[in-house]
Amino acid sequence: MIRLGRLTDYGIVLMAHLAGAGAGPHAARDIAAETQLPLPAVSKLLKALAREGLLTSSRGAKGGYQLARPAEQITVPEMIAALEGPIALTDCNLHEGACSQEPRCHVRTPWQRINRAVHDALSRIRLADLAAQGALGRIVPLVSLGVDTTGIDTRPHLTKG
Amino acid sequence: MIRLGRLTDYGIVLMAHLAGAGAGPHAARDIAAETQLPLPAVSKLLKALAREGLLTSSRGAKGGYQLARPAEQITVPEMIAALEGPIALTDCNLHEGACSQEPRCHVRTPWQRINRAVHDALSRIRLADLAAQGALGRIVPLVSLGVDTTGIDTRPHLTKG
DNA sequence: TATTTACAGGACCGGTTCGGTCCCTTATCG
DNA sequence: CGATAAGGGACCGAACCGGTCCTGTAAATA
Repeated sequence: MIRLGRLTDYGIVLMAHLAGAGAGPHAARDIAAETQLPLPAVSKLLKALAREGLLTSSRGAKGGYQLARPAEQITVPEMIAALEGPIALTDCNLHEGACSQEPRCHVRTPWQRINRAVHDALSRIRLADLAAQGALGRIVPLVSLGVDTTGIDTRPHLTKG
Repeated sequence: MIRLGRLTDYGIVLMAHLAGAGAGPHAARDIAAETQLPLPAVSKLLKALAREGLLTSSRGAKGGYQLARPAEQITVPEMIAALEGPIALTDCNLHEGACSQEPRCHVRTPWQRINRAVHDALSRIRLADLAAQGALGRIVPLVSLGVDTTGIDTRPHLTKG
C-alpha cells in the first residue's frame, strides 16, 4: 500500500514540531517529551536529519537541534529522501541494471513516469504547510477531503491466498 | 523511500502484459513463460487480481485469465490497491484511532493531503499507458525525464547510525 | 464418463528488514 | 573540571515479505 516507514513518519512529525517551536536549539530530550515519541528513536532521527543537512546541531550544554533552513524552503521529498533514501517505487528506478530483464521489460519507462508523478506531487508540499497550527487536533474523515474511499479494505490482499 | 513490494511490481507487469496480448484467456503458465517471472508468484498474483475483480478467470482446459475491463479503464491505484490494499503512506490515514496520540497530532490532516496528492497523481496513469509498446526495451536515464536526481544516494540513511 | 487441464485456496518456511535499545566517545557551556 | 548533550556504532527481537508446495474443484475434450 505504498507505506512509509514509521520512523520516517516520526521524523516528519519532529520536523514539523521544530518548525512550530521557537528559534533556539532544542534538546532531543525535550523534543521527545513534547511530541510524546520515544527518546531513542527521536535521537536517532534527529541525528540522521542533521547529517543530511536538514537540521543544524549544537553540542554541549544548552545545545540541541534547529531547522537548517526556513520551513518554507523544505519539501516533503527532501525529508523522505533524508530518512529513507530517494523516492523510488521500484528497484529499476534506482539502479541501472538492477533487474535481470531490463532489456525486455515494457514497463520500465512508464514506471519512471509514475515515479516522477509521485515526486512532483510531493514536491508541492512544504514543511511550513505541515506545521500550520490551524486545525490542531482536528480529525477530518478522508471522505471530506475528496479521497476515494470506495471499496477500501485496509488489508493487503496477497496474504489471503 | 516509498517502495512498492516486488510482488506488486510483478503484478503490474502481468497486467501490462495481458493488456498487450490478445483477447482470449491466457494460462498462468504461458504468462509466466512470456514475462520470465517465476510461475508460483505469477499464479498467486493472477489469483489475487482475479479475486479483486481486475481480471476474469475461466477454469478447465483452454482456461486462463483476461482483463475484466479495457486497459483504458484501469488505473494504477486500482492495481496497487488490489495487491497491497489502499494507498496509505501512514497508518493514521487508514484506521481511525490507530495512533495513540491522534488528538494532539498536528500533522495528521496534512498527511491526508499528501496522501491524496499521491493518489491523484497515480490516478492519471492508466494501464493502457503502461502497455504501450512504443519504447520496447529502451532504457531512458532518469535525468532525461526531468526527475530530480541531485544528491541521490540510493541507500536508506537511518541504518548508518 | 473418464481424463486432462488449469484455476482456487490454504499452509508453510526462510531471509531480510525494521523498529527499538544501549553503549561509548566527543564537544561545549558554566 | 564537571555536567550536559550530540555523534557514532553495535546489537537484538519481531514482523513482514517473497517464494514454494499441496490439495481441492471446475471445465473442456475425447
